[in-house]
Amino acid sequence: MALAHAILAALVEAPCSGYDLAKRFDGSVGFFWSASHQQIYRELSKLEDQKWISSETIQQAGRPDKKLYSVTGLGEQQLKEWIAQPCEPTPIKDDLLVKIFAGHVAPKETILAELEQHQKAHLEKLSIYEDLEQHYFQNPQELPEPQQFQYLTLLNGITYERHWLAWCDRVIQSLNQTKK
Amino acid sequence: MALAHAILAALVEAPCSGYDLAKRFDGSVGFFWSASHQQIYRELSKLEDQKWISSETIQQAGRPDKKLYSVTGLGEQQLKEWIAQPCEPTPIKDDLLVKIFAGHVAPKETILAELEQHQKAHLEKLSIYEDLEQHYFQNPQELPEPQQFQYLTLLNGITYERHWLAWCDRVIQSLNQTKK
DNA sequence: GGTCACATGTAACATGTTACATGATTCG
DNA sequence: CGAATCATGTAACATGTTACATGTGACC
Repeated sequence: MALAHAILAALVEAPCSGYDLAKRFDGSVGFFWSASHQQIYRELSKLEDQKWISSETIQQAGRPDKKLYSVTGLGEQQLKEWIAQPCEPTPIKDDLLVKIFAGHVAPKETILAELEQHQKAHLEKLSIYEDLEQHYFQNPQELPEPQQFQYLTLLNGITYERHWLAWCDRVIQSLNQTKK
Repeated sequence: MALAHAILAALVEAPCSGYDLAKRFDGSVGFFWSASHQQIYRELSKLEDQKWISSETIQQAGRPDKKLYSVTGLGEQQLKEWIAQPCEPTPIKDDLLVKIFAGHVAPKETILAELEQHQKAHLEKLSIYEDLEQHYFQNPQELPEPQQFQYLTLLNGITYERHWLAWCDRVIQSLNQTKK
């Protein structure tokens, strides 16, 4: 049920269309969830059937119509109840770690190349996150409450990327040592 | 396909039964993957059909028979090829972060209680990981290669848990400030 | 004339979760 | 005598991925 609630959380912050949601899940909402547009459209239909969200068709000049979705009273109630229910930390599932675990069956160069790719990707994410921090969250304590909460999820993204970067460094170092 | 490869990685390290695999996925293999016993049995059948693994039925005194699975030559080949294919960093999907993002719709006490629960859970994991490090990886450089790679996944687990702990601390602090 | 951004969808398949089902032995 | 551990499975359902499908307007 968590995709449903992630969508509710995004729509409570700002009503938007399925297309926009997909972009947000690929951007700032991506700090805590990811989903493809197909998943999003399917879930939006279901949520509308259940009356957790409602839509309004907006006509646009020179562009296809879009459905603007917003959370209903019932939907917000459901979100509140879901938040109050305890949940477990998300279990880890990570391809790169599987590769490292079985690292001895593959050539060292392959592993190193993959690690460097990941390091690069994490570095890029980190710099995007740090830019966001600079631009929008200079004085987080003075922002309205919803933004303060958003900032906390951004902070998680930042320390998450730093954790990966430090680990990649460490592994690359370790592999280069044993190679000699 | 990654569940298949996570199973191969575990079986290459040590052949075992489905039941044992389920326990390992809940323990040390859990540094990088998690799966329920139902998923594991289903995947094992498929892998055996494809001849990536083979099984041998072991009779035991006073206990049900068990099937001991090991990776075939073909299976190891497939694992190698999969490792060589580049992959993307795993996208984040985390219930707790959804809750924080939408934190303003719920009472602060609810959020705080949840954060403290998660902090506790992460602390427990961390201490298990640190114990493992103490017991098995005192001198990682002197261990055989496969164990050195395992140690690197354990290190990831350790920094991952520390990242979460630090973040929980930070969020709790922040919430307590605004409450006053 | 081709590609990109906008905008929404269907269908098939792979993966993951929850509940149900069985049956022996060991420990308290 | 009840619960836990050992051991393997089926079925139904929820979630996520990949491929396919459609159509306009803007930009180069």
